[in-house]
Amino acid sequence: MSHTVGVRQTQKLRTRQALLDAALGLLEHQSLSSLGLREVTRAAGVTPTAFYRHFEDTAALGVALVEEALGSLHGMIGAVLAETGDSEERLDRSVELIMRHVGEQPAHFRFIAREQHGGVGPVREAIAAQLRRFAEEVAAALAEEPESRGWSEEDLLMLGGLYVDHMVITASALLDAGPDGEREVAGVARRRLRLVTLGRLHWLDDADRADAP
Amino acid sequence: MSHTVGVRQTQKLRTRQALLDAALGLLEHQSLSSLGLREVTRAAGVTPTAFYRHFEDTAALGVALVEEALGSLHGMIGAVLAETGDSEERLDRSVELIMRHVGEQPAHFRFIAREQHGGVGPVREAIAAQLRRFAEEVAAALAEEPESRGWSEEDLLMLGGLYVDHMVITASALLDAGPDGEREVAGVARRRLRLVTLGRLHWLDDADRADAP
DNA sequence: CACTTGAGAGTACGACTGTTCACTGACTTG
DNA sequence: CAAGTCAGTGAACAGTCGTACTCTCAAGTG
Repeated sequence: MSHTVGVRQTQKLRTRQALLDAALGLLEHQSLSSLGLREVTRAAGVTPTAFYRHFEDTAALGVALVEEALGSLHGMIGAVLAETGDSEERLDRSVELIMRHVGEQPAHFRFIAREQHGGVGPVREAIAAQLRRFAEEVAAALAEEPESRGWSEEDLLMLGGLYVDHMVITASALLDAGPDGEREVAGVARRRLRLVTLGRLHWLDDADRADAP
Repeated sequence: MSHTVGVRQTQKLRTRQALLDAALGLLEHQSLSSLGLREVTRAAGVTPTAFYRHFEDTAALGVALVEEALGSLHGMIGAVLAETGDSEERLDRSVELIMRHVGEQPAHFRFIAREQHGGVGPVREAIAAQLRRFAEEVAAALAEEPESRGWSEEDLLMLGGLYVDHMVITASALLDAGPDGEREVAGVARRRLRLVTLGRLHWLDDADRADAP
């Protein structure tokens, strides 16, 4: 009860992280469903059997990678949206935020984009759950703004999801474009966001049509 | 020169199609980079060596599947957009068009969504090329409309890409939702499209900011 | 201090992979 | 009708895979 962490558990976590890092590196050029257990352990410098001490499956490892990639991003978008400034400034800040994160951890974002619709069920579900949380957070942040007066909760969630989907698309496009095409992709992303924001401002101009199915 | 097709080549095409069909079936629950050559031939009812008579790689088979899935869709979107009717009607028609195609050939769309960012380079590039063509076609169709007066070609392409990306997202969401959640997904897709269209109508309201990088 | 725990090593297993080679036999061609 | 083409067969190759064992020996425990 008194020990800080324990030398033993520290080493175990170190190996676990080595497995995660090795897997992330290998996943840059292939997808999770083709990632071999032995392949990961070879790259991590441990024996295949050691893998089982940390993960049951490569699928379980994938779920852990989802947590590592997206877990620390929560609250960040809400914080950016909560900052003051005109809508054009906030729009630029949002795109810059994505560019910075993608630039700092490209492998994580590539993994998310690749496995969002990939062949491993549990991983797909883990990513979907995280993105849904993001959409809810964005919707909550948007609800605080005066522009959202009169919006239904359902429509706010729709808009939040729209923003989140575009962040994923933008991140993926940035990775595909490489350093050279970054500026162009960022420009398109900004204009897309501006167009969506314009639509948002005129969403309640006419109440001409009911949405009940 | 006189023969219609030749019994021999007919049979060859039949086997080729059997390989494509078998692969598409297997790809419903895994991704292309983990698809084995033997696995495909086993499902198609031929020997592994016969595979090489039709494709060099499983990657080449993937590229052929992209062509099969998207090749026949060109021109369709432009046709829908070219029809008359108010914007709300056309919006409904677009969503219905997606729903119908996804319902008819779910495996094809699942494959496209999965491999769009998948681990096989040539297939990714083939899909990207096809989607770029779609975006250009949509942009060309939009350019014909009076609402596009004053739009730059660059902005039209941005908007076309936005619509195409949302079609892919909607198709993927429909597949994930299953028959039960179809109505809800379609409703969200319609509202998203409506919001984008609203933004489009107010895009040129103020010329307040230059886009030069 | 003796005793337990558990992360990782080492070995071995059967199953499966992509690719090669020589082959058959139905179709095509001159 | 004879000669040639070629889609598909069947056997064999060297690898890789996931998993089940036993074993070791440093860290934690009372």
